[in-house]
This record gives sequence, structure tokens and C-alpha cells, in this order.
Amino acid sequence: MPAQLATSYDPASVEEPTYQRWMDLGVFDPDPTSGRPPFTIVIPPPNVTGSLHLGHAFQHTLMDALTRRKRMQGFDALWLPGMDHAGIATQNVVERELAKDGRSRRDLGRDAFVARVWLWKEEYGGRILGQMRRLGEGLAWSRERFTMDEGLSRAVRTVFKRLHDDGLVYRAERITNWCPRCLTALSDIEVEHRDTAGELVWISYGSLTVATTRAETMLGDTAVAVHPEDARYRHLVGTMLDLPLTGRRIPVVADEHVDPAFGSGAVKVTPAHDPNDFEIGLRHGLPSISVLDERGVVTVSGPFVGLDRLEARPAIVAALREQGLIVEEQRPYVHAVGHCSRCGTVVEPRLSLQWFVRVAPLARRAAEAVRAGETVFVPPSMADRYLGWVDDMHDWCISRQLWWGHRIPVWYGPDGGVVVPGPEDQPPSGEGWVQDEDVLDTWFSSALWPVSTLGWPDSTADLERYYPTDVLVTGYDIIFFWVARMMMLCTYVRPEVPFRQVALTGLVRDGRGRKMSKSAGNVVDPLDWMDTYGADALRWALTRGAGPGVDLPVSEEAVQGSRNFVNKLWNATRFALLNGATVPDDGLPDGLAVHDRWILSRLTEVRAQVDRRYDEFEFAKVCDDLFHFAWDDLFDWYIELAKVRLREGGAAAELTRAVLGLCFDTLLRLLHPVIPFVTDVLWRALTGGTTVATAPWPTSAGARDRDAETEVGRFQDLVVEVRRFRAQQGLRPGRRVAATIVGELAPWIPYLGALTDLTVEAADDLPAGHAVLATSGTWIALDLSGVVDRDAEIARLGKQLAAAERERDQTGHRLADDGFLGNAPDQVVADMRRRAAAAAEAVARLRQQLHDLTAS
RNA sequence: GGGCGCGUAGCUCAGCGGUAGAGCUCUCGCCUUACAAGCGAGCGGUCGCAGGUUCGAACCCUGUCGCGCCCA
Repeated sequence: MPAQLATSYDPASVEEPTYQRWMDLGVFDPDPTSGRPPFTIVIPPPNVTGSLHLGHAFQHTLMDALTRRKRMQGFDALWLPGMDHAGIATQNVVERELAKDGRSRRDLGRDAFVARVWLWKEEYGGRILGQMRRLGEGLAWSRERFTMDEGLSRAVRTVFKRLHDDGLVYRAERITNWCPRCLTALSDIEVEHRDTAGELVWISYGSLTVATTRAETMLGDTAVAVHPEDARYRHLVGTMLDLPLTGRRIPVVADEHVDPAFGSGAVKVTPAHDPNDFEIGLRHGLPSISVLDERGVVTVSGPFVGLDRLEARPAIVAALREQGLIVEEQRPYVHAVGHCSRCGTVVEPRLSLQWFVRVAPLARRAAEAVRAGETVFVPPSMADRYLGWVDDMHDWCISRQLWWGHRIPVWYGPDGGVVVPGPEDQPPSGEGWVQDEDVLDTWFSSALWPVSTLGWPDSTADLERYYPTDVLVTGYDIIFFWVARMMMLCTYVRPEVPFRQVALTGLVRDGRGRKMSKSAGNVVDPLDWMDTYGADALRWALTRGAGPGVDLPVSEEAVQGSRNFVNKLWNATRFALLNGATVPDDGLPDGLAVHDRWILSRLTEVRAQVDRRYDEFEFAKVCDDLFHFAWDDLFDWYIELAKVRLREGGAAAELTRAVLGLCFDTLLRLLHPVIPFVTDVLWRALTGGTTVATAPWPTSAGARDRDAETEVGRFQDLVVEVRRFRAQQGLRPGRRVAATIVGELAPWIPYLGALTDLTVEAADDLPAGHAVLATSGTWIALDLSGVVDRDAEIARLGKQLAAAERERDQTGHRLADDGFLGNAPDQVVADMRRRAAAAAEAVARLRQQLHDLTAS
């Protein structure tokens, strides 16, 4: 055992060498030739710009636990690592770096800039990978992939071409969500709608009044629309209005989609700057007039040219007010405003030419797969969220006005020619041919992650063996971004679903259940906690709170508590080692004591529970079951009882060493997937094995021993009763007290004495004048007549008696009720009878005790 | 506005039809040679509120209040 049996566990000295050993042993590498059944998880690729945060630590721990368990169960387990290129985020990072020297990406030019990003990626992009190692993640590093590497880029080009040839990608001029800071289009779901205090302004357009929150867009109005049934305005439909500030004349049109109840019931129509207005414009053949450039700066109408949209807004309202055209102003007016999910800038709907995926046919297959159970969501309620979105999905805008990413593989020719070469084809190179300037949405490549990382579009051995993957573990917050899109694109290129199960996690929150955010100042760096408490403690704290799809509050106290558990495990195992625990080669010898049978019975039960909980992704319950078995049953009760037998020596001690060996061997293996480091060190010390990481997973063999469980339960009750009495009577710990025992538990005398500091003798009758304690079937008399606080004991017994009488009356009442007897299941009635009998016995016993106490 | 989820011990949560539980906190007593990152004992809840179903409700149904999330 390393660290010379230090009295506390020191993670810092153990973790790195242990990880290195696993690497040297090749524990995490899959072996396609092994003949074992495969088990695959692909990691949700972290951003290349990222560093490990608690959310990663959380999900990665769960994936690691799943994979490690499967590996121990004999699967050829593959947990595949990698990163995505994070188009906008990475480009931003490098652009900021350039800006320090006063340069922009345009100063460098496209090729040089992209080369620069690659350099950045090589130098800083892998920070998180080292941090993942720190956490102990058992990833198959030989399979590491990156969305921009050669193979994955080929996958992107292949699927783009195929989609294009099938008519599933198209280019169109549409209103898209535009970030005027990132200078790129965004997909719908990259826009966050947040309630924002703005303004609602009523503007007179002559014969009618319109209400708007974006007054500056009026410069681009090409109509006013009213509902065709709206009696207030019906007579105006078809007439022309003078648009203020512009001198333009615009028509009043009737359109069903106008909500007569909103504002004045008449809406200004700006087809170039609003998606609904764009649709109205299409229906009525209206022109689209863009009045803002890509940075959101006004480009028309003299005095306003050059103003940012947010400056133009008050300026235009002021100009209108001056002309007496502002009818009403409502401020603040709280309404949902779209913000760029990357940078928080208010998104500007903008008319532009973009590439889209026609999602309907893909989404249909993606939905069918879930409805048919090919892919199962855990928890099932998350499937509803998925289906709700997939069933009603808008076309996906996939072009981004960035340089870092997969450049759209489309070439435009001199006279309107468009060519989409496949990855093997030579792009057209003649005079006037140019490639599309834009790159694809990062999620477009992430959507292929499960297939592309395994080699698609090539038909590789890995793909055949490890695809489809078994489980996807990710947060419910990216069901739309990622899960749905993987379902769509992966089922498009392969017949199978990409994963059989989707295990959704919740979001990590702080100890008070609040979202972690920089602005709230409650963000914690998992590396700090690992430094202080060790990786296992962090992992345990995270796993211990993980239920399917539920958010997870984590506090430093929780990590500290987990460290305590790890340390307790260390010391308990140390006890076993110091006392010569040995793992029996073939079965246990004869002569098991009742408490040996009891701990083995508990072990049997906990194995079965743990297996069941893992299969349900109930990680918190896995931990809970193991925690209680370990700390309460094994470390506490069993070890204390074992001490007695170890002192006895001989066969009893030998047997105890074997039981200890068996229990600790099994427990360490069961705990290993969650706390890999400490279990590996301890298990090696205990068994002399190479690594617990490849030890077989304990199987749920054997049957429970109910008799042993009952008897030990009674013994525990008696011990607690005596300890309680001692504590309440203020008897010094360690002060030995003579006692007499009568009843079933008499054979437990040595154990009782050791655990309660009593010197016990068996007898047929209770001596008079002693304090008497009892549990079902056993009485014990303490020779303390002079010392006992009789009144306190009488009061306590009185309370117990009242409770027992209440229980007796309640159960008796139920048993006298024909409705209950007639309707309740037999088992419940039988339990009730048992309770009634126990209550009656307790009443009699307590009365006797009270009687003895008052008589003595 | 539409949909979903949650209100159980001071805090964070489990239990989801048959005696209200855990971790942390708190109180009291202990440095008992595996462990003070520990050991022993204890306090603490009319399960948001109001109705209903049932022999029986924290659990099922209806309404209501309060939080949260997703979508528009």
C-alpha cells in the first residue's frame, strides 16, 4: 500500500500516477478483435475554446461511470473523445487577439487568418483535454477527433453534396436572425428571447395609427396592414398613405395575420426587417427596402444615415414628435427581444441570401425513430420536448458569415452556374469561378459526430463495430441544438439511429439552486475543488445528486462531504488491510457467524440495487445505496463486530479476514466507476491485482438471508437502546457497567459488551433493582440503581408507552374495519397484524419496565 | 399567449396508494490505536392551500396560490 498507510487519503499523490498507469496499460483503448460485445459512447464535443466547467465535469463523470462499468462487465468499451471547432467563439477569440495589435481579420486576409486560428488551436485549443485527464476520464485517446480534421471535413462535404443533390439544401433570400456584432446569420435557436424593457410608440400615418417597438424600421415600411374583418379600417384598404419622414406613399393592405387586438390593430409592414412583415410582403407583392446595413447602421433618409439602430430609434421618435405624429408613448414596455446567444447583442432580423436545410423529411424520420422506440429518452418526458420541436421545425439556416469553419462547398460560375462538387471531385477552376464565401454552422458538423468520428463516409471497421452508439449523455438544454440534428443527419446517411438511448442530465446549479453565471458571481472552477478535495470527491459529489433530467445543486460543502466519504473508505480499507483481510480464492469456509451472513446478505442486495439503478440512469441512487452499505453496514456495524472475532484469533479470525476481503473487494469494484482513483489504489493493495479498472464487475449472485437480517436488526436495536440510555444518563463513555441479559440475544454477549461498554452475563431471570432496557425478545438489566436518573427514565418510558398504545389502537382499529379487511391486499393485512402484535408486545414490555422502575 | 415541471425537516433532495426518509446543518457527550475529514446519542415535518376519490392519500382527481423552464 502506497503512502505507508497514511492515516488520510492524499489524492494529489495518487491521481496523476494512477492515470498514467491506466494509459500505460491501455485500459481505455477498445479492442475490436476482442470478441467482446461493443459498448460505445461519443463525448459531446466540448468547444475548442473551452475549459472544464462544472457542467462538463458532471456529464463526463456520468459517461465515465457508465463506460467503466461496462468495461468491467466485459464489454469492449469505447468512449470516444474530441472537440468541435466552435465557429463563432473561436473566431472571436482570435479576432480579439489580433485587435490587441490593432489588426482585423481582413488585414490578414482569409487564408492567413484561418492559418492563424489553426495555430491558436494547436497552442491553446486542447486545454480542456488535460483537464479531462485530471478528472480521471477513461477516454479512448487513440480515437480522438476534431470536427475540422480531414475525415470529419470530408463527412461534412459528403453530406452537404448529398443533401444538395436530394434537394434538401437550398439557397434563398430570407429574413434571418442577424447578429450585428458577430456579423453573421444565426439559426432560430441561437437566438435567446429575453423580456426587455423597451418602448411601444403609436405613430400617426395620417388616416390611421400604427404601434411599434422598433420605430427606426419605419424608414423601410412599404405598407400598413389591417385585418380584413376589422370594421374600423375596412374602408381604408386599398387607399394610399404618406409615410412620414420619407415622402414615400404606401398602400393599406388587408391581411389575415394581423392581430386586431394588438396596438391600434394596424401594423406597419417592413418586409426587409421583420419575418412576419416579409411574409405579408410576399403575399401582397410589396417591395422590400433595407434601411440598415450589416452592422445595424441606418443607410437611408438623410439625417439618420450613419446612426446605429438603437440611436436611430429615439432620434426618429423625436423627429416624429416634432411633427406632432406621436400619438402615444408607452415606456417602459416589456416585451421579448431576441439576443445573440453567443454575445448577447440584440439580434436584427435582416434580409439576406443564405443556405438552408429543408428539414421536413429529415425531421419526419427523426421523430419516427423516437416514436417507434428505436431511440429511447431518459427521462421519457424529455421525448415530448424533443418531439414537440421536431414535429414543428423551421428550415435550418446553415450558412455563417465567418471564416473559421467548413467553407460551403459550392462554386459559382461566371454566368450563373452553380456547382457542388463532392469531396473527391475537382472544383471548377476556370475563369470567374469562385467558392461561396461562407462557412457552415458548427452544429452542421456536430450533427454528424456519432458517424463521422467512427469513420463515415468511409466504411471503416470502427463504424461497423461501434455504430450505432449505445448511449448519448448530454444536457436537456441542447436537445434541439444537437440531439435532434444528430437524429436528422445521422439517419439521413445511415439506416440506423445514432444512439439507442439518450440519457439527459440536468444543469448544474449552485448550492442554493441558482443558475451559475458570471454576473451572479457564483461560478466555481472544478479544478479548484479538485485541488482541495481530489477528483474522486468532486466526482462523487456530482454523481450523488444526479437523477435523469433533474438539475443538480452542488456546493463546496457537498464536495467536502464527499471527500470525507472517500477518506472514510480509505481508512476502513486500511483497517481491513492492517487486519490481514484476504480475498478468498474459492468461496468462504464454513462457520459463518450470524453477522457474517448478515453483511453478505446486505452485499447481495446492494449489488442488485446498484445494477438496477445504473440501468435506469439513477446515478444518485447508485451512490446512495453504496454509501449506506459502505458507511453504515460495513464500516460501522460489521467492522465493530469483526473486531471481536479478530481478537478471538484462530478460525474465527481467519474467517473474518476472508469475509472482510470479500466485502471490500466487491465494494471497491462497485465504487470504482464513480471514484476511480482511490478505489484503484486500495483494490490493488487489497488484492495484488493490476488495476480494478479491468476487474470483473460483481455479479448479483446469491440470495438474501432474511433470518440473519432480522436477528442483526434486533441486536442493533438493543445496542442503540443501551447507548441511548448511557448517553441520557450521562454515563462516561468507557465506564464499564455490569449487566444481565435475558432472552434471544444472549449469544451476542461478547459483541454487546464490546459495543456498549457493558460487562454482560446471561441469566434466566432479571435481577431486581436494576434499570431494565428491552427490545423485542430480549431484556437487559443494568446494575446502576444508585446512579440512574429515575424520573428521566420514567418520563421517557412513559412517552414510549403512549406511542406504543397509539400504535396498538390505530392498528387495532384498522383490523376491526371490514372495509379494510375486505379490500386491502393480504400482504397489507398481514403486515398490519404484525404491527398490532408488535405494538401489544411493546405495551406489555414498557408497562413491565415502568413497573420495575417504580418498584425498585 | 401555448406547453411542461416543481412546491416534503433550517438547506438540498428522495419517497409517488398501505407505520414520513437521506445528506448537510443544529444540540449534547467523546482525541475509544482504521478514521476528529472521526465516533456515540439526540432535536427537528398538520408532505403549499382547499375540496374530492378510496377501507386507507405526501402519493390519484379537481380547483387555487407560489416558483422555475421551454416555445411563441
